[in-house]
Amino acid sequence: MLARGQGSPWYCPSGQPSARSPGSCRGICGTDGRDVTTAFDRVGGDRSVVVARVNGELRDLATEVSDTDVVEPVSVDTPEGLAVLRHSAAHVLAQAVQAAFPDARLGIGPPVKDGFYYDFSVTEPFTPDDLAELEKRMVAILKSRQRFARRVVTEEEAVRELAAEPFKLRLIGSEGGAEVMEVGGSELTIYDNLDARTGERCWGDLCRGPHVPDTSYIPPNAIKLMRTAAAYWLGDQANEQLQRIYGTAWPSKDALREYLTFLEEAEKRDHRKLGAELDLFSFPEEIGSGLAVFHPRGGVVRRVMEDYSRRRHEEAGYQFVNTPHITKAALFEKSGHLDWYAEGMYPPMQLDGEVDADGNVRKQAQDYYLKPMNCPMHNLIFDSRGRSYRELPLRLFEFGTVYRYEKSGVVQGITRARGFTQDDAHIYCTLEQMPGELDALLDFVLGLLRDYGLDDFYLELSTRDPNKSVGSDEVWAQATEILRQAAERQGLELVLDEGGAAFYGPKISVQARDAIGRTWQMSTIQVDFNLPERFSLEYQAPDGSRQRPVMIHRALFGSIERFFAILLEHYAGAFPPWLAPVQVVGIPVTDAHIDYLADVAARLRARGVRVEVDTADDRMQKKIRNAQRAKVPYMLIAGEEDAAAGAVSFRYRDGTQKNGVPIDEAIDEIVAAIDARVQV
RNA sequence: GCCCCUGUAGCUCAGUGGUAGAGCAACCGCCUUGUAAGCGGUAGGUCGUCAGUUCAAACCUGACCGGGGGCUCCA
Repeated sequence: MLARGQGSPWYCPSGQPSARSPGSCRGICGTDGRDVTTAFDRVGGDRSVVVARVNGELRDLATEVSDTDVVEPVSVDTPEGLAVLRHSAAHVLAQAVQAAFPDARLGIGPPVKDGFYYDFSVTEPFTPDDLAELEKRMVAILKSRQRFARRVVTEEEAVRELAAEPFKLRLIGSEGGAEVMEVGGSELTIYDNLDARTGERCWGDLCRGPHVPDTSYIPPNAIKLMRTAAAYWLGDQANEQLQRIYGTAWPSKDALREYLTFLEEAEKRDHRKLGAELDLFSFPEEIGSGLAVFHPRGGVVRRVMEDYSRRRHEEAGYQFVNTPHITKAALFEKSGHLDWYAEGMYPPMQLDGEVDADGNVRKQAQDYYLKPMNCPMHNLIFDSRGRSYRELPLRLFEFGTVYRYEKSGVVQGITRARGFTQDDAHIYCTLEQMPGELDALLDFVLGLLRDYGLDDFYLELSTRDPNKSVGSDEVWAQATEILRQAAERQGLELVLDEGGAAFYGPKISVQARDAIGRTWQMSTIQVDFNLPERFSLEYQAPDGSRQRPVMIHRALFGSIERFFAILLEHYAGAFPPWLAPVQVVGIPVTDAHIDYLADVAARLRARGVRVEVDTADDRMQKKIRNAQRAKVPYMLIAGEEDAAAGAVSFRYRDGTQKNGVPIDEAIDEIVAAIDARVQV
């Protein structure tokens, strides 16, 4: 620590005299002789402390504090501290960009999940080569230990200083600016990057901070520029498109490496890659973007998923319905979809129109639409005859294939497709029945997801977006409250998603964490008072009066295809036996043992097991390799020894083996694992 | 829809102006083998499509189609 007598308005890190002797601060630390205390004096010193919380607010460590201020250290190991590190890294990136491309104008540069980005206005988009170059420049800046120095400026000063930065100017005093990192609070601040030795100003940026004390707090081997992308200024499509650079920054080289390893693992699990490798599905260009075909092996998985779901739904009192894929426009006018969602629908087909020889319309054409949702059709089923209160709750279920015109830029594998199948149900019940129905529904949904192997959940409650919704405030408030209570009764973590609801009602969604910790939105449960109104749905109450039911929309998988993809990635292609397309492969040691294994396979097949015997003209080792790569749960190997003993030898996916298992025992083991739906 | 990147055999990729290559897979042989690739051979591509530049285009230009990364959107 610098001696007080030298009166630093800044601090100098202690314990590193070789890196920065007190003498090196002379000339930049000021010599006004004031005796001040900084947050660093109170809580700094440990290099992992990057900023301080002063009276509850995050501040630079250089912030002057008084004895009465509450000052707490904020470590880079906390989410806030890490965000500061990344925010500072974004500044370093911007400095590097402006050094390499003097014409680049600054957008905004906040920390984000797993890293940071900075937006720039440049004449030429960045290239991958640019990223390598910029990364080198960043490392040089980091090694030069530039100080981040906060400076309060007046609006006039800021405008003068930032005359060359049109986007920063727009932030000053603008309403939108209050929400970004650059400005905030009651004063405008600029962060200057000062040369460690000379104190010379190397760069600066309008920013509310806080920042790490100096660039040496960011390990040069723990940053990486990841990719470039385009982004609209302030996220608005009406604004200029800027060039964004995404980077990542971590407290240590090891943390960066761990993150990169995670990304590699995620890439290995990518369902698009595994789908092709395991021959599960494909997207023939001839069919069109976002429209998948399922191959036999993918078809098996899908059928098993559906069969189990169907059985569970039957047990839970659902009734199965079927509806067409296409309908006249009037239905979606009635439901409100054409008012709120026409953009997401395939354009209409015009049918049944007639024109006479003179070109006059004799018969007006009808618009037909592919259905983006099943609910209007289910409403028609409800309304097909008079309904009694005795029928409620009425639960209609369908594997309903829907088509949505997803914009070309968002289609992604089978997780975001243009045609997909919802495991969609609509429950019609009375208001009184609703809380109980929701409890049962959440239990049902969570239990079923656990059966498929997901068991780490939290719930999200999405509330009304006033600009995109139908119905009265009271109805929304009531529905939201009922959902909230049901969610809370589950005792799971509950997150609020303000304004995230569908246009017709609030929703609870179940978020599941997969094997490598990623979260996926799974089931959604939506309460709807509006569609029953629009469709004038009624049932007859015990007193003979006609009452309006409420409606619960729920999809458990959301989309079968998407759920398929999630399971595929969750299991990295190694499905548990009950879901595996091929559950057992028989591998003969020589061709002489094919018949023996064929008998074993026949017995397995009789027990409902999906089994193949590899009769190809390959050596046994090659067959093992093939089965291993196909991620088949069980390999049954048989040669002379096994055949003589009436046994088979197991090889499991983890490479372990169990030899000389009597056939009956082997069959029982396999069947038991399948029936128990366990992973092996 | 917008920006950038990208498209060569079923798959993974090489080939940057002079009439297309490898490995794996497939097919045909040989080999008869005890826990992740035995050996040899054959076949397979109008280089995404359509225009343009050029004596000559997988390669340069444009449009379109598909894929990827983002933005936006996601009832």
